[in-house]
Amino acid sequence: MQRFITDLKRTHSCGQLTKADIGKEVVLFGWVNNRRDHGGAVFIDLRDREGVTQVVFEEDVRPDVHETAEKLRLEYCVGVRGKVVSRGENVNPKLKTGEIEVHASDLEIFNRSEATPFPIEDQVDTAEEKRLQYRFLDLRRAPLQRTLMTRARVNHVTRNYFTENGFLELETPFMVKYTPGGARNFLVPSRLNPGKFYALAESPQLFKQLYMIAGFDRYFQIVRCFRDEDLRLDRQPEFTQIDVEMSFVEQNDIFGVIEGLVCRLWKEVLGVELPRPFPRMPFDESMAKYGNDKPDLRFGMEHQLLTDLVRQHGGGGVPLLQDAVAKGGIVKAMRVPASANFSRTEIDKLEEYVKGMGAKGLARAKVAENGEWTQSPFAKTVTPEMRLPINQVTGAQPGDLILFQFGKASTVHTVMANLRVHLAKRTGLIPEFGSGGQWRFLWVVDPPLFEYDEDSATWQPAHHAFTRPRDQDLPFLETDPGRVYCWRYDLVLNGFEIGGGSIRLHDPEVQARVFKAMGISAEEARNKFGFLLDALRMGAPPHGGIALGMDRLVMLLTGAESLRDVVAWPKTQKGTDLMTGAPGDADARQLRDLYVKSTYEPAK
RNA sequence: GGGGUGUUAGUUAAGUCGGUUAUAACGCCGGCCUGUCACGCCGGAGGCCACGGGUUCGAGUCCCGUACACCCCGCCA
Repeated sequence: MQRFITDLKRTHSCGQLTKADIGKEVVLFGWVNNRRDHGGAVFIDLRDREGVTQVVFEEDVRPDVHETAEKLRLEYCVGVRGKVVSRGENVNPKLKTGEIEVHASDLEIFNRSEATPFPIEDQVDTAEEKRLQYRFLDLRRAPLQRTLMTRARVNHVTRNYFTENGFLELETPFMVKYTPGGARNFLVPSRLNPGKFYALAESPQLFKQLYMIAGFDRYFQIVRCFRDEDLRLDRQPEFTQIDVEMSFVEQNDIFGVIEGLVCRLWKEVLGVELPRPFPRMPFDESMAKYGNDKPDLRFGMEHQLLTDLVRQHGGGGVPLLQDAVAKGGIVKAMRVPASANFSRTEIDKLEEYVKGMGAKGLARAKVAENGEWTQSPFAKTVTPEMRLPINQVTGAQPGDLILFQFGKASTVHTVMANLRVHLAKRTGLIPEFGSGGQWRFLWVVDPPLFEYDEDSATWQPAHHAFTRPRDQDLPFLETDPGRVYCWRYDLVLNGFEIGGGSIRLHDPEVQARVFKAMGISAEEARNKFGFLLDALRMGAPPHGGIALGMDRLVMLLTGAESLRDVVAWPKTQKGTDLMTGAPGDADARQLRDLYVKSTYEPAK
């Protein structure tokens, strides 16, 4: 007797057979996706990663096989041999294989299955907590199978693309020396070096620059990075980056290479031709219009900066605005068209929403037929001289609503940025995944090298110390740091930052000035980055690079709503793995070997 | 660290003003059925209402706390 796997090898996948295969003897392996037992005949939907094929077991043809088939239950893992037969009148148009079925002559149950904790179906509304606990079952579902196959495709295309373009795939260490600043690191105690710790690399940044200095010219890596920061919908503590560095390049060269990759990915994964080049927008413009550096350009609802206008009118009769401007804050407004038709209750809800982000409130004004403001805390006192220009710059028409934020710049920007997206979702301005015109790529360029920290009233580096300032801004490095812009760039898609990079500082002289401006002493610089500073003094080529967030790319390519849906084994918001229980306890012996002592005391 | 939402059979949900034995669908178990594909029909099992306090004659329901999950702010050069 012939046995499955040893003698009977798989001939086809469950998504493969068509009417061209009618008459063939086939062997399929897979899982019981569904069963319909009609007594004399049992119908099974057999599933593997490629699809589903209907298998029929008939009592009067093979009573012994039929008897086994009666025992089949959902998610049993089986092998089937049989003949491909036309379904005749009974075609199932919903199935790729719906024109045929397999009439089984042999069946082996490799493994039975207990009742699964949730159904293995395409559309499942099981709590995510449960899905993550049984992730191996969640991953059996077709949508996640498709997503991970897309992810594999992205890996494959990326490797081909860079290899074809003269890039070398080179590795970098995960266990590195901790350098302060930037993201919080995960620490790994060193058993061989008591009291010392490795850090898990938050990015290969310094090593890829050293590859350039070593003369490797063009580097790429699809690499895991680790950051011990709080999680979000689009942030996991370990994530994958498409990391790139190139020698003898300027910003445009990097953009060309990356646009080439992105276009290839969209073409090969979605069959979409993206227009090139991608548009660019200065950082300052993005902050003014959208309140952040990752604007979603699929809809308008831009912000208007009213700070200067308010200042010109001495507050325009509104003490709150005057006060905000006088204290160095900013004033922003946004028009909500009358068609949004918000009720008083809904606007109150919006106010609660923005208060959750640190806003003091949500000042608003409804524009009347004559341009006057109603339903507004400003209505009584605002001067027409200021009101009219505000109506004009916001484009507010009678019936429209103007929403205001004022005060500390960072809060105003954050609140208005989130409000803009929130309102767009509420009013249906964001197109469904799969409809046309939804790929709005953008390069955000020319950010300042320093950002003003209102709390400490000092200029703080906005980026790492190896970003190259604009040559024409160098004179201001010591005198007016806020005027120094740099060769840094972010690639943005539909409101997500999917990549960021910079042209690096390769000139040791300028490097020294930047360190000084950043308040990093020569000793400190030597301590932290001595090896890189040495390297820069020994014939470092001009170079620059970028890193793309691979998980976010896949998330956007597949229309997934969360990064957790494109990561096979994701962590929860508290950084735990609900399936394995990580992170777990260490026993006393392990800790002693590592010279580590926990000070943690569980709450009573 | 802060704000918000949620937690009821295996799963997804309902549960009114605080009041008798907590419902339904799917799944599961048993039986019947040869053209189903969300198969159908008959029968059955299945509950610490997340956990801990409190209010009350009486709590799934009201209050407080805790845990967990999710969303956001801070954080993420």
